[in-house]
Amino acid sequence: MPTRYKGSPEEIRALNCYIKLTRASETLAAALRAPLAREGLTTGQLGVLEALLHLGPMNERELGRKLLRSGGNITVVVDNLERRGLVGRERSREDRRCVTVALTPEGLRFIRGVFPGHAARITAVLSALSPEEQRELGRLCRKLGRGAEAEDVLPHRAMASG
Amino acid sequence: MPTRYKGSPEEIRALNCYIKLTRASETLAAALRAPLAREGLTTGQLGVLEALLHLGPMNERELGRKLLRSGGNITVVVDNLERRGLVGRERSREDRRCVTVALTPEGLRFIRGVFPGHAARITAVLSALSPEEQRELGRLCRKLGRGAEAEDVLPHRAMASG
DNA sequence: TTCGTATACTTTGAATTCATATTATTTCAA
DNA sequence: TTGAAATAATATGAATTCAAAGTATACGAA
Repeated sequence: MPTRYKGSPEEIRALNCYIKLTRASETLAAALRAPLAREGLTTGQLGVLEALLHLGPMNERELGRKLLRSGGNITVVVDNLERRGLVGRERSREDRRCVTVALTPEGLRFIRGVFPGHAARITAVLSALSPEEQRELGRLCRKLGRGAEAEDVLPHRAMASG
Repeated sequence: MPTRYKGSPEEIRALNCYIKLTRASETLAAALRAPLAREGLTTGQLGVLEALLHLGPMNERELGRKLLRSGGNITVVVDNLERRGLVGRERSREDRRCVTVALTPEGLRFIRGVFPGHAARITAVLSALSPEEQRELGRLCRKLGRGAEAEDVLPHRAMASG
């Protein structure tokens, strides 16, 4: 389903690539959402638990940077995980503005039980691509992502040329 | 920032590819969100307006399928666009369950003014990749997306192997 | 014809998400 | 030492998003 926009060949190419990237990412996210919901987890909650499992305790600012989410969002997601007793907050003693978030023993047991299935589902979906294709897809995404980060200024330039 | 999960090489490869895909898509989405917000549009609203512009009037079910969104979500987004006078609803006469959504003259003028800038920003970000790389990225994403769609059943298999 | 099922949309309730404002704390310069 | 600016977290308000339940309409089989 290519774009019907009447633009230059360069624009058509970019729009088609953008659409496919977005749709692949959203389709994959949707396929992972349902099984997680059965465990009572949202995608954002899983992200927080996984970060704490694999990287150790950290404060909300660090969580936001790792997960590409706003600080306000992290506060809410951590609130909901704390309400379930899966994570705990502790005010840092060196810098009393910071709050360290860590898995509780219960949260550790829980995420250890859940993550392998999640990883297996990702692996199963990704197996539609050969190992070589997976590496190439990763390389192109990383290159593209770095470009997009760098171009916070970009809107202005783009508007100027439009 | 590769995953720290201790799994098989196959799992590590899949997880790293998945992370890069997701981050690229989210970084790109974030880069496009801010300029749209300045026009008073959310990403979902732009999606509806663009679909109506390039594909013509259609009902909510069709919009949901094109945009990969739930019916309930389409209802809300169309509500908000209707409140601004950018789209109109009309009950279909052949099948009175359906509601056809169409751009108003005002909505047509508006999206025609906004879309070129949006397309230009996408093109600018995508220019981090060569034309050949863009085509390859598109191919890999389409292949992956098709696989993910097909595997609605997948969670069960993945769980069984976990 | 009529009843059960399927479909299109809407509503509801909960969680996410962001931007912005506020509060508490730290840091740094005068 | 004191006060201004920066930073971390939280609170607030609006929109998105989904799943599930509810309503109206269409369609097909008995």
